[in-house]
Amino acid sequence: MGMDSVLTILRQFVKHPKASSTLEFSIYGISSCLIQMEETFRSKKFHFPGYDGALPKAVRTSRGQSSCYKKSKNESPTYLNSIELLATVAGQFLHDKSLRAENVGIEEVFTTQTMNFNKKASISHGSLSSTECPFTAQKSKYQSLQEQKKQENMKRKCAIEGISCKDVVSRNDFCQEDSKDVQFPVPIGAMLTCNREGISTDKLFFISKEDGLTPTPTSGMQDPRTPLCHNSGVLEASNIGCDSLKNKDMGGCRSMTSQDGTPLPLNSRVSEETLTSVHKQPCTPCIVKPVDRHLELSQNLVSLGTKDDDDNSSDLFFFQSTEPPEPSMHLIDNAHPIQLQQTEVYCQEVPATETRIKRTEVGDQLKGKKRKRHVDQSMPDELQCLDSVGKYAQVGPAPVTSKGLHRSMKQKTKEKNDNLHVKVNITSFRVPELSLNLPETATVASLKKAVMEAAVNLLGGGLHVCVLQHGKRIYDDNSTLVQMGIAHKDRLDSLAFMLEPSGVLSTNNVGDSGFDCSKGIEQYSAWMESASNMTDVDAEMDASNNGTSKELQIKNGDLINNVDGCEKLRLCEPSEIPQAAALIVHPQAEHGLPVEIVTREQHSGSFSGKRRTRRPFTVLEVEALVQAVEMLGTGRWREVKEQVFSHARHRTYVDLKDKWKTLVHTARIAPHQRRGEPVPQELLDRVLQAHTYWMMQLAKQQEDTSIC
DNA sequence: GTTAGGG
DNA sequence: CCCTAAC
Repeated sequence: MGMDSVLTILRQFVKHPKASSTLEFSIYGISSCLIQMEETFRSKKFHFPGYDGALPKAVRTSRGQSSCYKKSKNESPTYLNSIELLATVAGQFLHDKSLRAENVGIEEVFTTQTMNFNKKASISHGSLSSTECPFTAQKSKYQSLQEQKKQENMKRKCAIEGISCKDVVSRNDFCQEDSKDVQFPVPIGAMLTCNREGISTDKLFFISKEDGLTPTPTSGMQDPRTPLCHNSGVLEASNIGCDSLKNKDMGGCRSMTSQDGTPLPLNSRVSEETLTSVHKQPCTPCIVKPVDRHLELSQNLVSLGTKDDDDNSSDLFFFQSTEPPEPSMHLIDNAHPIQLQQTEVYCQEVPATETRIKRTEVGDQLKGKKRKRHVDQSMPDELQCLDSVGKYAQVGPAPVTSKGLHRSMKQKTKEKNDNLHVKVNITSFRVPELSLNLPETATVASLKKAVMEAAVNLLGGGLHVCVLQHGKRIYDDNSTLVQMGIAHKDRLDSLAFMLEPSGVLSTNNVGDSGFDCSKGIEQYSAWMESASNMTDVDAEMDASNNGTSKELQIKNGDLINNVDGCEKLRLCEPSEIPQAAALIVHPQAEHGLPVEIVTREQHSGSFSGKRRTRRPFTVLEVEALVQAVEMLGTGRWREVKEQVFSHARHRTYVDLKDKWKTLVHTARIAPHQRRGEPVPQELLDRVLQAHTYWMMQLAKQQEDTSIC
């Protein structure tokens, strides 16, 4: 029985004191903590059943290039990475669709079918094609007969960040069947409404930018925030065009713009008579700063951070992105296929409650897209940010480096042959939730022992192995790797395995239909939070060691950081399923250490005066920044930081200011001169628009000052 | 502590 | 991203 084999192996792995890998625990004792047990599990002697001595070779491109993690010098390359062995196990399960692998191989190789891949659609410049509309990838499931029910589920899930979301409009309301005009994958706005008494977070809107992509038609300079929606303490969603929304109790929520279309001052008070109803004219997600001065703008925007346990009031409600950029998700529609090699595969989008296979084309190259030079920055687009904080569970031989995009024909030929096999390396896994009770006088050794025992107990309870693609569970065990689009090594970066205790699986399926309106927030929040957590690790470890905490709780909250996996994985959150626990592999840590360790080193490094690790802004972050600046203007970086990036502690307001500077520069130069992660032209247009606007405002202000 | 700007 | 001047 394959599962038994896995269990046996995992138990041995955990029990074995010198397994050469990392068993990582996220400990949220005071808030979060991490125990790294690498040394405990290091050994040459460790063997899995069936291990023949072969070692899956780590990918060069990711080795030793992470500036965050330095491999231990005394770590012999001959050491067996037991996690890779685990990869073998998991791989075997993959190979056996019914999870009935009889044997456990050390280097599982999958024989696949044709391994040609098409060029991946690019989000480089210009308007994104409809193929990249993330909505199209999921809209069908919202067209099901259960849509209403899903909507209800969705609404219930909208208790985000302390928001009581009674009224939610799915993004799919804006994603019509023929919504090929939808161009931009991100610009969904979540609007928080407030009543005149103050903030009233009883409505959460998802605003389509379907029409708002094109620059707002304007003659002359226009307020980038146009149409601004002002009302007394009312946050407004404009550009709705959705009956379901309009039918909702707007609670005094109106879409507003000045009647003559002129920009409205940020805090101008507009009488209701001047307000128009919800309109459909192209506009950016309209967020209104409440006139009530007690209402901070932070209450208007969707927070990009996760609510702190001890702080649930400072989040800025900002646009709501449906998902982190996920190129492959945008490839459902092959209206404009860009093909290098014509091969169609099936890419399964895994909806919450149904299994559908959509025909799509995937590829391994990005048009006009240069990968970053550094490996630690060359993660797949959709995973980059998350990965940077080690929150993604990824499996894959290597991130694509610049080499990967400029392969010679020889290399390509070679890779064609290599593509016959799918190598899965799992280099680390996590025990997300464990609870430990320790006396204050407990030693570190006893702590280790306790953690070990807890882990053993966890593993002893039985495990499920689930395969995640882009963070979504793959339910169809009968799909082939080729069909899933995960056979190619360049696609494996979206693949992840999660080992979870028995019982979780069924729980995960509960009430999980429909679009989770909180998903985007949670995703982004989680990843922001995860980034933030890194700065807490040491302090919390210290706190626990100082005896100030008697209880350490190892949570599995990190699971929600999986891309698109929130719908599923968030259900594993301890608060909801306290008994749930899961092991999740994040083999991106090919160096053998979890990325969290990276953050610790980075953390300490930041205090040693070393240069911080470069952490490129993701498109989602850029969009957040752009929208924040649109609303707040330039020169208010502290506010931007506090309100939008409050939980992204690695983003200082100086960083935000610098990023804006570079964005403006980027927007001004020719596309071919731009480097790094391509920023959608739509965003760059908004950057220039906002920049110009606020510069004019500044000039006006100075002019007025000089006159006076 | 923030902001702006050069590097 | 870093550094620093200016506020």
